[in-house]
Amino acid sequence: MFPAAAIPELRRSLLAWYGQQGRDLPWRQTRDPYAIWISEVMLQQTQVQTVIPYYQRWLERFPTVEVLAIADLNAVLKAWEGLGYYSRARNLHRAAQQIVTEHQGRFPESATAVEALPGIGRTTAGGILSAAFNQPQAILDGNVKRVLARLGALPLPPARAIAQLWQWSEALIDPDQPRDFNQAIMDLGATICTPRKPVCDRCPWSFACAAYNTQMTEQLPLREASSPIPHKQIGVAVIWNDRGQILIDQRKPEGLLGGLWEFPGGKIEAGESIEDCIRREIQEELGIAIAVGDHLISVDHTYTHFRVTLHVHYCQHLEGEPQAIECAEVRWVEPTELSEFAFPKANQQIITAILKSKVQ
DNA sequence: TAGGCGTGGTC
DNA sequence: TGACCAAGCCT
Repeated sequence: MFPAAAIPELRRSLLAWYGQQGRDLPWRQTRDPYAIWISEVMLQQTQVQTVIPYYQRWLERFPTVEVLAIADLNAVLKAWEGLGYYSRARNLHRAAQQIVTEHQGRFPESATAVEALPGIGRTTAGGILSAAFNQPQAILDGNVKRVLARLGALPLPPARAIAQLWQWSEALIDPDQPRDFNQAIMDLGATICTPRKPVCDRCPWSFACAAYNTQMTEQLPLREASSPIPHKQIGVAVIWNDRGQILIDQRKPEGLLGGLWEFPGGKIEAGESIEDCIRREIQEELGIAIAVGDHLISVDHTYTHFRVTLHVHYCQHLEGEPQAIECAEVRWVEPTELSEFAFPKANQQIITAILKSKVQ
């Protein structure tokens, strides 16, 4: 724990450092709560450098909450394609419609109302309200957790001390400059108090930092024990019809990669060959018979909690009308139309392989 | 309350 | 190179 008497000096030194060393980020050039909201959601579990081009394209494509609210969900997902955690895009779309219908198109200014919007929790609400309206709302993102865990030498992993960390964040926020304070503590975590090799000799808080003063910065924050992740083998079909079209399906709206398009397939069962798996999955999911042909490509992809290898084969449609049995929609498309649909990262390599192959 | 939910960067 | 981590939320 840090001494309460140090709080005024912690605020002063952080804000002085921020004035000199703070980052110049696109969403800091606006007070528009809509634009700031978009940035906050894009930044959830996502690094700044990844977000910047998406943020700029998004505001050109959906400049206001009204434009977003009336947009087609497929266009919203296409704009989000590649950012990951696609429920964020679906929730932005829903929340925009909620703001239009329930708040007359004006972004709400109370924490209760903001947190009632889908996809906005306490940290995102605090980030929006402090940045857009300079309200003294605390935040607790990954940066703040790490900074505070070191400042106070937190004796357990941050996930086990969430209430304590919120108390510290609330105690520290500068009531006179909450906007700058929140931005500053996140910049401190992103550029000085980094996960590995923090640059303590340039840190405005080293004078009060319990980790620094006991040489524990490399050990803190404490980590949870991690468990090994499963590795699944997936059979995938690129199915052609006799008109030179390819069959794609849209995943159901919720869950993993919800609403995105993909090439159909499924998990290879124990003792099953890739070809048998593909035939079985396509019959079960789409109700059609196919002939499994040449291997096209194998794609390894790692998600947060598991890893997959996609074994992709070219296939020929034999008989039956494709039905959306275990997906939201199925569609025959020309190869040149594939770019119009939002696909997950692991499928992008398949598209590239199709467009490069001579078979088309 | 713990697990589901993407992708890219880093070492 | 596998493991960790990043401006978290939802159920």
